[in-house]
Amino acid sequence: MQKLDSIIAGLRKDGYRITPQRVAILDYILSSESHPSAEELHEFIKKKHPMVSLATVYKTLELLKEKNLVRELKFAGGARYDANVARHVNLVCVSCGRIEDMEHSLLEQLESDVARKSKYSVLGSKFELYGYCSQCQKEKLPR
Amino acid sequence: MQKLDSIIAGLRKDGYRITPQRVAILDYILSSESHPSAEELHEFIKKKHPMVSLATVYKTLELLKEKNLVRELKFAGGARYDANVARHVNLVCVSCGRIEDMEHSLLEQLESDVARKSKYSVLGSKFELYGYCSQCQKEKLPR
DNA sequence: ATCTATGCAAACATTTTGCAGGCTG
DNA sequence: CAGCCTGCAAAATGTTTGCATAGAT
Repeated sequence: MQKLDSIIAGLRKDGYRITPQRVAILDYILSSESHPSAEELHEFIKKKHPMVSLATVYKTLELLKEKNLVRELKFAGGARYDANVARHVNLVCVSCGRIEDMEHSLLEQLESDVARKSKYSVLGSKFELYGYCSQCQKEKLPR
Repeated sequence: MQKLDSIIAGLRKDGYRITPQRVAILDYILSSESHPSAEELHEFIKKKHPMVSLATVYKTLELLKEKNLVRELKFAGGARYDANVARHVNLVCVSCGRIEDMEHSLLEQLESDVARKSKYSVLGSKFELYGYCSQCQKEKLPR
């Protein structure tokens, strides 16, 4: 995967060491659509790399956050990680827990307009929408 | 304060008991602009009501969340509570930590448009914008 | 008088940290 | 082969829970 390769090249150029653990974590989070938690990441990665510790997962995620390669989303029950760092809406299903991404042109407009009015120098933004996904709506009454 | 009174009346009507602890917590959070954490709430309330425990603060906040009287915002370092449950932008200063509210008409438009496109049945949304507030920008280079 | 809400302390879940040794560059 | 990175275990943090009792209705 080329995105993985270019990220690895970038980290190496910055002097970071490329360990199998880091590659495995990066590989999984980049290919995942599911916004995994640290625990889920760890469980999945252990299948192929049994020696990866949860502490290393956290340390790697910390690095990736700093490098702006992943974004941390805080929820009840812990953080989830999103490798999509472009501006987008997070659609959170409160029934099944899935999180979908969606792009929307109004987002940029809203962000720049709020930045101008508030006089904030803006680093980033987050828009989350909570509700029932179409599938959970069908599967009888959500609760 | 009339808002406090009407909330208290509502809780009483629902069969909840109106204790001094609950009144103190409600009173503070309603009048606060600062989106306090549970710990900050507790510290402040102890000044006038030394016998209020942190556990009660949490239990009361839980009740108020369920009743949709406050909104919980998850951040690094813990949750913060916002008594403004109307649709608004949260402006988060990453330097001084303050959180300001701002209304914006695009927010409703964006929410309904995303709801339509995604086929989610929407319960609510959250828009947070991170950056340096105008004051922190002035106080020399932010870091 | 009833039964909910409180305070305390212990339990819990998640994330962070310190350190000795291993592996990358 | 120098020093960053890892795994382990312990610690730290933030939040929740169980229980006996105080207190609201």
